[in-house]
Amino acid sequence: MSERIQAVRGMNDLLPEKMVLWHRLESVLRTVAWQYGYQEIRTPLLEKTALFTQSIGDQTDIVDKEMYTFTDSGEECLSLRPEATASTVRACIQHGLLHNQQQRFWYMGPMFRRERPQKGRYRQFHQFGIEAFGWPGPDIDAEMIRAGERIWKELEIDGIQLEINTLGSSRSRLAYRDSLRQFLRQNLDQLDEDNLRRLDRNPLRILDSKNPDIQELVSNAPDILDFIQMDERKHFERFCESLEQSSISFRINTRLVRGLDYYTSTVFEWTTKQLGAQNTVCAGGRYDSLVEKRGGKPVPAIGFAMGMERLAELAIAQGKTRGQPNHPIHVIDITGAEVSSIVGISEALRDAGMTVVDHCGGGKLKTRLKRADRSGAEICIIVGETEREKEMVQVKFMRKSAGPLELPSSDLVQWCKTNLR
RNA sequence: GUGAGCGUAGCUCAGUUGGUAGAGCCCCGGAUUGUGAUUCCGGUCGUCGUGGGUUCGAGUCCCAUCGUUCACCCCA
Repeated sequence: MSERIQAVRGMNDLLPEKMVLWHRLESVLRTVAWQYGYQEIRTPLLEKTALFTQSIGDQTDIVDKEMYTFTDSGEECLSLRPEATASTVRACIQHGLLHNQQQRFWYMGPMFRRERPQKGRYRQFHQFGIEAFGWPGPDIDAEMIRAGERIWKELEIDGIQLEINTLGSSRSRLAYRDSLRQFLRQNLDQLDEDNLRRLDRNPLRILDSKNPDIQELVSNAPDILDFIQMDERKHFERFCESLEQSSISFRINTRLVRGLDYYTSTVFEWTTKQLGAQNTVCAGGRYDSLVEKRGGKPVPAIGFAMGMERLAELAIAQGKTRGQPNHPIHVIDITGAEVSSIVGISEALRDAGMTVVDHCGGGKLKTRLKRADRSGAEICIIVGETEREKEMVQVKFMRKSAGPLELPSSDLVQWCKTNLR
């Protein structure tokens, strides 16, 4: 036997059983986005590599080590998108969508990062995200949070904690970074290998290290709030007030940072204790200078992204997996004809909006009823020789104890319309 | 990239100090010629991940390799 080809490591098949839950997730996300007036945007999965190196930061692991990058036959360096904000910004600038106007967008789709797979982390994964362009004030920041909270509520998922912080403008963040780096250099001997590497690449990341010794060290580090301008501080305070007005509970965590370079000012993160090490369900923040950096006019912006696999796992962990129940009608022809003469009935039922499963291929009645039962059928329409001669059909109830019903074929559609939900 | 755990039927898993490869679910047939969730009887399904080694003999012990899971790291 030849070698079987398996799926690429970290890239999962979503089988029908799971799709029930996924459709519900997608439907809730779409609806909430729509309720807040966000419009869908779909960008290509493939972009020029430079878009990501320049937006996300070429010193981040995502860009440096985890991107699927290749040169196509036209000698162009391309990458599968590791996230969608860079693409969204690119599309906005390319199509002039931000010219003198404010925009709200949402997206949903697959992203790619070549990491070692583990719980809640896959090489192809899916994100839903929203992005708002052109609003400088804290009100849109709070809107993001309320949209997130609404999503948890609609999905009936609980146990999610919200943490917020502010990084200030890119200028004050840089000043803070230098100060933090200086502090850490004075304590070089206390840094482990991982954090020595971060010291050069992304020192802010050391703040949320999991290593308890580092946490201890970092508790004496300079505080980011001391480096933040008065107006930025006010922005953050207004943001907090708005959350309080909406009775949203949150925790200010001055150690909360982001892994991507473009974040500024307000940042936030929803986490859970139910997902193992990958505990972030949704995270985001402001990226007020990204649009300008990408060649557009300066436009303030904010967004978040949530990991849909993580959402799905959370829903499963909390037993919230129900989807739309589907009780199809099964049509069973036992006349022995190779091509059933009653497919017209099936089509007429579908015209009336019903789900109808034709039992192709024949087989024993017993087996076919069993199959219908397993698939959740509400009724079976059975036609054999006796029924066909009388132009009748038999309606057999699969979900209640009532005996079978004989109906003229011509009355069936009307009967189904009035008797089936 | 680093570390640890696990790979036995389509699925979930047993398999004792090394001695003939097992169960449940699923599927198929029958009890019941055309009536399904329960019964009862019978049946199919395996290069024990792969390749070496030790041994009279390996699912079991050793080595390598691949896959997978979790954690580090990274991050949604």
